[in-house]
Amino acid sequence: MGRVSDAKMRLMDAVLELLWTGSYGSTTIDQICEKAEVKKGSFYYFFESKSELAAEALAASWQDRQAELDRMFSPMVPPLERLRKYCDFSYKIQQEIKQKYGRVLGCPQFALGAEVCTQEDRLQKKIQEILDYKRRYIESAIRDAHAAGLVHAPDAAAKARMILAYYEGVLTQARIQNDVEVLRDTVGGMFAMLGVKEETAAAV
Amino acid sequence: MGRVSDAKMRLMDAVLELLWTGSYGSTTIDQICEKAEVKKGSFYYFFESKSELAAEALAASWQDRQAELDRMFSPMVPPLERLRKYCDFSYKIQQEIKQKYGRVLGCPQFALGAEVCTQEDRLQKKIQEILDYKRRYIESAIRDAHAAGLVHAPDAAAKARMILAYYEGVLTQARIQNDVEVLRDTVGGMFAMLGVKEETAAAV
DNA sequence: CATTTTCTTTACTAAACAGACAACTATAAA
DNA sequence: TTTATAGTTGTCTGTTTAGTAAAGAAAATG
Repeated sequence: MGRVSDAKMRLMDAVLELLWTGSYGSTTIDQICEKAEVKKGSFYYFFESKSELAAEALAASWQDRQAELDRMFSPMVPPLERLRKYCDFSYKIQQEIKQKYGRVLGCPQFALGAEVCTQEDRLQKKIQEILDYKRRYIESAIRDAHAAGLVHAPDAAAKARMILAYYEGVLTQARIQNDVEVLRDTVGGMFAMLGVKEETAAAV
Repeated sequence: MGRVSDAKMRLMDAVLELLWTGSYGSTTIDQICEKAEVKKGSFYYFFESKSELAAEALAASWQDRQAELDRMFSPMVPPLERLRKYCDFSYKIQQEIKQKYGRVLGCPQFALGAEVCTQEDRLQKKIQEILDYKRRYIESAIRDAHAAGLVHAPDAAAKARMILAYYEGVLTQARIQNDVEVLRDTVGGMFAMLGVKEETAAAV
C-alpha cells in the first residue's frame, strides 16, 4: 500500500552508468540524482549513502549477468568452448559499449574494486564476492576440461585465478587504451595458459 | 638565485602515497598539502592542478623505477630469467608495502589509469606512455627468448601485451583481495603463456 | 470516501573544496 | 650590502558537496 515508484531503480541505473563511464570518487550524489531525475530527498529515502547505492546496484546488475553466464557455462557446452564463448561475449559487449559511449569501459567490478578497495569496506566485500563468482565459472570449465583430458590442470582453482587475472587485466588494458582490438585474442591467452594444443584450440 | 625549497618534491611524494593508498578522486589538494606540509599557496606556485602534479609525480617515480628495470632486463641476463626477476621483484615490493601500510597496493599506474582514463586526458597520456615502456621490456625479453629457441613466439609484441595484461591483472587482484599470496606464482602464468616447458622453467 | 502508508519536494545547514591574491621572507648573486 | 629572484604565508572568495527535516502529494486498502 501507499505510493508506488521506480525511483530506486532509476537511481541504480544512473549510478552504474556514472561509475562505469567515470569513477566512484568523481561521481557525486547530486549527479546521480540529476541523471536519475530524482530529488536528493528521495535518494536518502531509499539509500543511506553512495556506497550503499553502489553496492546494491552492482549486486542487481550481477543478477542479470549471471543468467547469461549460466547459459555460456552450461555443462552441456564443451568446456573449452565455454571459455571461448565468454571471451566472444566480452568482446561483443565492449564493442557495443564503445558504440554507445565512444569509449571502451572494461569491467565495472574490477575497475571499481581497484579504486575503492582501500576505502569502502562494504562495497569492497560485495565486489570480491562477485569476482569470486566469476572465478567459479572458469574453475568448473577448467575442471571439466581436465577431466575430459583436454588440458592438464590438476589444480583448477589456481589456474582459474590466473585466467581470471588475465581476463580482467586485458579488459582493463582495453579500457585504459580505449581500444577493443586489445580483446581480439583473449581466448588465445587463456588457452596458452592452459597448455591447449593448437589443433585442439582450432577445433573448439 | 633566490630562495631554495624542496616543497615541490614533498608534494610529489605526498601525492604518490595518497594516490596509491587511496584513489585519485578521493584525494584532495588540501590533503596533499597537509601531508606534504606545504601551504596551498605554494601548491599553486608549483602546479596548476592536481592532475598536473599527479602526472609529474608519476613521471618522476617512473624514472627511478626504470633504473631497476634496466638492471633486471639487462641483455646480460638470460631472457626468461629476466621475467622471473621481474616477478620476484614485484612480489618483494608488495610484501614491503603490505608491511608498511597494512595493505597490498598493486600497481599505481594501472589502478590510476583505470580510474582516470575517461576523465583526465593529460594524466592518462602519461600513464599510457609508462605502461608502454613496461611492455617494451617484456617484449625484448620475449624476442630474445624466441631467438634463443627457448620459446616459440614469432609475434613478440602481441605476446608481450598479453603478458603485461596478465601481470597487471594479477597485481590488481592482489590489491583487491589484499593478499600477496596471489602473486606467488606470477611467473608460472607467464611461462605457461609462452609455452615454456616445465624442465626449462625449472632450470631458469 | 477516508485514512494510512509510501514516496516526493523544497528549503535549508554546515562543511569541504578549488582557486586567487597580496604581502611577506629568505637567499644567491652582483 | 644591496637587489632581484624564488619561494612562503594567511586570508579571502564563491562554489560544490553531503546530509537533514518538515510539509505535501499520490495511491492502495478498508
